[in-house]
Amino acid sequence: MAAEIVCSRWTALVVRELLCGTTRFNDLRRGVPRMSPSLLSKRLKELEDAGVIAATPSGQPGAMNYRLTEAGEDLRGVIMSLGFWGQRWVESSMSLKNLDPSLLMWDMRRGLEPSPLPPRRCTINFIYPELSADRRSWWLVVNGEKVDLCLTDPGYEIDLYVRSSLRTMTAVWMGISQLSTEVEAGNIQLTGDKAIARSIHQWLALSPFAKAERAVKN
DNA sequence: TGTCCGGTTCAGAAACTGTT
DNA sequence: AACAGTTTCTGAACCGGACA
Repeated sequence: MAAEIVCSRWTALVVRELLCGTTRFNDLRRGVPRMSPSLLSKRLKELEDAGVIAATPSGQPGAMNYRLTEAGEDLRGVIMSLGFWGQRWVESSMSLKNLDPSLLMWDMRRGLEPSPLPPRRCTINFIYPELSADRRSWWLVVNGEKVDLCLTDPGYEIDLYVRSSLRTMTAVWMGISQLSTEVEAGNIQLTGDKAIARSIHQWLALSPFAKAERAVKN
């Protein structure tokens, strides 16, 4: 019965998003970009029926807040174990086959640590030169504790440009390669505010599973 | 008036299951 | 293995409300 609830397609990823603090339908969509909205809607209802999540009105008409119940929160160990298992045993070449800049940037936005950055608004422009124009440039705008992700130029002065291939950045995010190694090799180019560039190790969020030791090599 | 958000609906494709 | 029926999933279109 438990497997029926948790093991249907996409469900573990939806629960992971909720465990990471996502509460809104469209934010869940961004976190699981290949899942269709109709199926997400269906899965949320199933999880609600199963007592894993509770949906409450958000205040905005028609919109709901989705939160894990105690039973849902109790799945944290299961979902994290699954993530660490994947990091340890799923071949990285397989993981790096389906690169997705929106998923990568969305996760970086979520995990970004604002405290090492100056206490003013900071704008960091990530550029993946090999991608098509509509997916090439991404902006992270950090203002206090608030972090926004933009796919169109927000118009602010850029504090730091981060230029690399999507593959390199994804490999760093996954913990397959080291940030410092890629920067030293010139595969990740940092231009702009030197202090922000220096502290990138502190504010840039990697995958929660990046530290897991890999059992299979590329 | 146009755009965005938070969904829902629906037709068709793909995958799965059971039968022969 | 082949086929037919069923289930699941996708992607596009759509809706209503909020907001600039």
